[in-house]
Amino acid sequence: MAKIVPVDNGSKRDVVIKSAAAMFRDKGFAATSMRDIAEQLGVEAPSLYNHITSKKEILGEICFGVAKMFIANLKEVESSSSSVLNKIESIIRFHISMMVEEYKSVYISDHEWKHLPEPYLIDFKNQRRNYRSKLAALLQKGIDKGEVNPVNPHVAVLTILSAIGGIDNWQRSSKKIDRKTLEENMVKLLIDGLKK
Amino acid sequence: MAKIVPVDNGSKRDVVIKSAAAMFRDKGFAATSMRDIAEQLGVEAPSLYNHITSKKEILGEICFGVAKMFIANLKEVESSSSSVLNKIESIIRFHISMMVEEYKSVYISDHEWKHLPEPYLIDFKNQRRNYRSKLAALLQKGIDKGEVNPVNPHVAVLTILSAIGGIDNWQRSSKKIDRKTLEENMVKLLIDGLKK
DNA sequence: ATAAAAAACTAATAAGTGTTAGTTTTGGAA
DNA sequence: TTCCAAAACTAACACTTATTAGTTTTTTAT
Repeated sequence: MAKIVPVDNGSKRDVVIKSAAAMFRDKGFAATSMRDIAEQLGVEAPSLYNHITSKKEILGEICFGVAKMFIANLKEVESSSSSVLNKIESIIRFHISMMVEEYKSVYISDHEWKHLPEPYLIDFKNQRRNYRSKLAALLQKGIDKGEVNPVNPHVAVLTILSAIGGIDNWQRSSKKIDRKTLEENMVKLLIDGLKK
Repeated sequence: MAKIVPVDNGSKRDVVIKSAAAMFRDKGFAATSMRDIAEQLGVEAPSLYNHITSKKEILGEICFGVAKMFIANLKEVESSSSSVLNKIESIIRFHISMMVEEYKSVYISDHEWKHLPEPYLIDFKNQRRNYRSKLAALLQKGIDKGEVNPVNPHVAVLTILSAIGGIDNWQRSSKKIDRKTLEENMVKLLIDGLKK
């Protein structure tokens, strides 16, 4: 009888979710079975239900956890007193960090949210739309102030966020590019299109 | 007894694949059943097997079909006599067009390829790597010639392709931005980071 | 009209799904 | 040591899955 071992004073629940996240990102939510997750933990599938209440709950935990972090960061950056361009750069760097350090969860939040059951699905989509709207509004403010090159802010947000999401691809590769090179080059490419 | 109706002198097989593509992009490959596809066509699931040999074959058809188009375009652009920057822009515009007009197939090729069975999976990944390498080499040539801003070409390719892939997100939205605005703004954003 | 081929059908299979019920084992507190 | 809760187990359920076999219907060509 194997058992789930918690790591650094986290809960066993967290271990299950982390393990599930790894598989959801590799094989996709729908193609990952509870038995797959259990096997990776050296346990039988029904044992998982001592820690979580359903497969979809795990997905919700991951998606909303990620959303929360991005929203919190945005709030913090918004309340700072930098220039708009610096705020944008700060947000871009945060997204890149997340994609480098928490790419599994972020990937799931980016690509597997569609399997969320209602009413969580609609909630998630609203949060997502809201977040992007705020980014676009920030960009618009920069344009109005003359700090940022005039460009359609919604297209810019789409471009920036999608580009960063692509770092998942780098994670899957043999990574001949180090993290710093990745970050600095990507920031430059994305910011240069906004600079006057 | 309903039947599959071919459109503009295509085969019934093509109808099945197109229909499957629509569902694969909406619900994902693994979450789409043969019964789902059949129902959408007003037919019973086993009838599909008169036109295709397996669910995975459909996925292969879609993924390799898309890959083929991008590779063909690259070949054509490479053999032209424009500047490197113009070649890059041309490729970017082709990717955007594909994402606007054939987004279902392109989305699948971008995100559902992982469900390809071997040996197709390894083949697909190789084609993908190869394509990106060629783009990076093209960029490097531009840098060497002094036409393009010095930047890590692999990061640039990753950034550009991922950004364009995000147009899928625009397709899912209520589309308050028209296609031209989308294309011109995105091209500008992506190219400006490369211009000196 | 007839024969052949294409494409639909029904029925069934074996395997896999998330999850529940009920039971046994484990580990820590008294 | 005894007791209790946490967490593991086995067995099972009710469905769904892709796919095959065998049959009937529909379409096409002669």
